[in-house]
Amino acid sequence: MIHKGEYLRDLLRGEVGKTVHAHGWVKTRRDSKGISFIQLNDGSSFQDLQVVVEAGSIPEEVMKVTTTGACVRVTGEIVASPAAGQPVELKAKEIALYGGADPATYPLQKKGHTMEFLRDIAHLRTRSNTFGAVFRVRNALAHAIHSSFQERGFVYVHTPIITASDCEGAGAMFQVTTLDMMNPPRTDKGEMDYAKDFFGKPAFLTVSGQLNAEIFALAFTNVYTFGPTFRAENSNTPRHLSEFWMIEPEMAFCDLSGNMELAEDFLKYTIKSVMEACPDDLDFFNKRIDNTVLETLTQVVESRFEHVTYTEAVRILEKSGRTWEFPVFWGADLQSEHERYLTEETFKKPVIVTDYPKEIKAFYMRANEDGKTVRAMDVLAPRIGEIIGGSQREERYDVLLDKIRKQDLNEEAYWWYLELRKYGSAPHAGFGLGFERLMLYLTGMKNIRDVIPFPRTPASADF
RNA sequence: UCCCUGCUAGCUCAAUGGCAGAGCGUUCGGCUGUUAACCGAAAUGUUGAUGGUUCGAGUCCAUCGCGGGGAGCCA
Repeated sequence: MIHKGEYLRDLLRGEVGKTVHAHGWVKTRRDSKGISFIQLNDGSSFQDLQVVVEAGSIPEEVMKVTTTGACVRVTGEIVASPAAGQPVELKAKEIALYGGADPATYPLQKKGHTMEFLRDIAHLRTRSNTFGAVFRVRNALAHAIHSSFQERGFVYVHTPIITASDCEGAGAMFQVTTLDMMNPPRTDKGEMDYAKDFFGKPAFLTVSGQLNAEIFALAFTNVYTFGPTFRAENSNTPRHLSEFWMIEPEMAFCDLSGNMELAEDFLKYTIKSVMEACPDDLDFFNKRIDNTVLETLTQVVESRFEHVTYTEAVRILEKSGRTWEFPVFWGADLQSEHERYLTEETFKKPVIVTDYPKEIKAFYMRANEDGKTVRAMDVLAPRIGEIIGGSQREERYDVLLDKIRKQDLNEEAYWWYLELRKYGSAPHAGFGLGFERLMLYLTGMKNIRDVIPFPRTPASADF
């Protein structure tokens, strides 16, 4: 096992003259007359360790199998590099092969791969520059999310992945069953007899942990979830996954403005953390993927988010003089083209839109005094659109019950959600943030399938 | 799900309906320190699948499959 101090990241900072063992995968190799250069990487940093092999120092038969893609252990001395490009390099004394890689069939070369091709070799793309950077950033971001909440005293709550509560209402669900689909048990009426199913009733993969998180917020004050969620929507876009990770904080004694404050602080904190933890990786994204990434991130960290009510947003769009594919009028939901206009052209930074018409938002959102709008907020970001959706929750029992009845929802299914308002209710608020959406923002990557290790999308669940 | 678009060598892409091509990678050779190294040579093809039109189809038509962009749904 590799210990702290032995990763290539550490060897690159190590002292000259020290004899070390370097373990990793050969990224590329360049040969000259009397000397070979091997770029070795173990995933611990963007920077490769350059291994220098002087002619004759390593047996011919070993050099023959030390090719692109091979996994090796190199023993040698850390020396100051005489050439530009790296401060130190490893002068090889011995190379041991763990696993070879036939260069004739090894699919990764050092230039010119498309993301689509790399996605087809998800078992090897992890060794490429791009995906090394992506998944180091993903790790750093996950870490930053936890420390952001932990530092504020939030309690991490594990909401269920399988749910039978049938009231999450955030989109189409994947059903979970152990019934024999070829020959399911039937009731007298000929319907599926879910009493005989594993949980005794229909069960699904969760689409949101929010309702469960509210239970915890009304006992632990400030909580958050961070886990996988599932949507069985037939969405085929670069921004949607069937399985994705969501961050959902929920705060008691919090209103919409507290919610907005947390959303902004949270985004700034996590972005800043990743910028500090992964400077080399972000430099790479800025250089090769999207040359506006660093500028945008810096701007987000330093600027105040724009706040605008839905009503004001509609007015801005109406006055823009644009012709919209989807008409703008008070009461219509904002479309992609409208969101983009607000973030990319009007304000050129993240925008928080609040107080939407109640008709286009969920039943649990807190009604405003005007009788027309609810305390909802969407955080819109340039290039990727909606990144956060949240609201202050309706904490008044009678108002919530009334809404459930008016929207024709199954009152019984919400019995515990209603009881939270019956016993010790409190104003509370929260939001949901798509982890991979934030990854897109941080990396400048264009397709959400390329910021999750193993993407699941309609008709695709490989690896 | 809808609209547009693509599918040719391992990869990225060319090819008026008329001989299947290049760059990169690979292999071999050269080069005294390279950084997506450089120079020379060679090998590499069921043109996504199935039908159809045609003297002749990579090219035109139909259906299907897979990918990409946009939209809807949303995070």
